[in-house]
Amino acid sequence: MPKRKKDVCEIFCYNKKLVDSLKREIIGRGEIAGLSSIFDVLSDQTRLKMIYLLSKRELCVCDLANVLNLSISAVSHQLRRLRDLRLVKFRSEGKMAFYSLEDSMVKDLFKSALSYVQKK
Amino acid sequence: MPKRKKDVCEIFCYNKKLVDSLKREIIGRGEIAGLSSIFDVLSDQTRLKMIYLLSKRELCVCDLANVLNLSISAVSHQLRRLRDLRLVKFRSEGKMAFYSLEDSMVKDLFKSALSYVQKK
DNA sequence: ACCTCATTTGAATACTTGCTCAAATATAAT
DNA sequence: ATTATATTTGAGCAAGTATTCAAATGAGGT
Repeated sequence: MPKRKKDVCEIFCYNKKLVDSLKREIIGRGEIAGLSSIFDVLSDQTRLKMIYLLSKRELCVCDLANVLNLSISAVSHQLRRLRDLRLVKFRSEGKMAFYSLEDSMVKDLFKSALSYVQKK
Repeated sequence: MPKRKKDVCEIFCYNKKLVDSLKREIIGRGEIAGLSSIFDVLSDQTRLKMIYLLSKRELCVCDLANVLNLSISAVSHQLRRLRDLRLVKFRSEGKMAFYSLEDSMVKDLFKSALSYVQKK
């Protein structure tokens, strides 16, 4: 709970009716948490690159690490985050694990954001 | 620069040809930085709420703070981040500053992500 | 059984970030 | 000018996070 003392303008700009109705509206939007977690997982360059690569072809952990110039461990940690959000799936073949995108929706999000960035 | 010693599987899973071509491909994608910064700014619940609210109506800093139950200062700091990425614009009227969305593309991104979240 | 190798996992560290507090601007009213 | 108010800004703190290191797991090969 943040405390606001005289930090708040209670007389002039505080539009109580509007503020109250907006408060109710915002509280109703439980999706905000879901939204932020999906954007959050996409906010890291390493994970973005992984998603980009995996959207094209299946790759093993080691090759991913080599392409990204990261340690195997770092890649594995990030893959776990992507797995937790069901963005990637994997199949194991012998000792190795091959990862690929779980579904194409992330790819679409990636694409719309890309066109947004390119227009700027 | 990360150092990889024997962490790397150089004999079996390292597919040099593929890795090299993917490396070139990834380096070519300078957009990754832009993508991550747009996703990053959207990865915070406070900023998401602000964007949602501002996409509907123009609001002053103080009312935003009241709706979000945050200090004026916190809101102002976040607004600056949104301004830096040109996601919001503002006009000042007297002592007050009224903010609104700069363009609708973010709104679209917001919407596609929302439908993604809701499908899960 | 043993050894090797690909991957995973937990702990520790260094870096990032959202908020608060205090001070600074800016604009309007007296 | 002085005062009051709406917003901005910079510094500092606390919480979160990406990476590394070391150890654990798991699956084959000998």
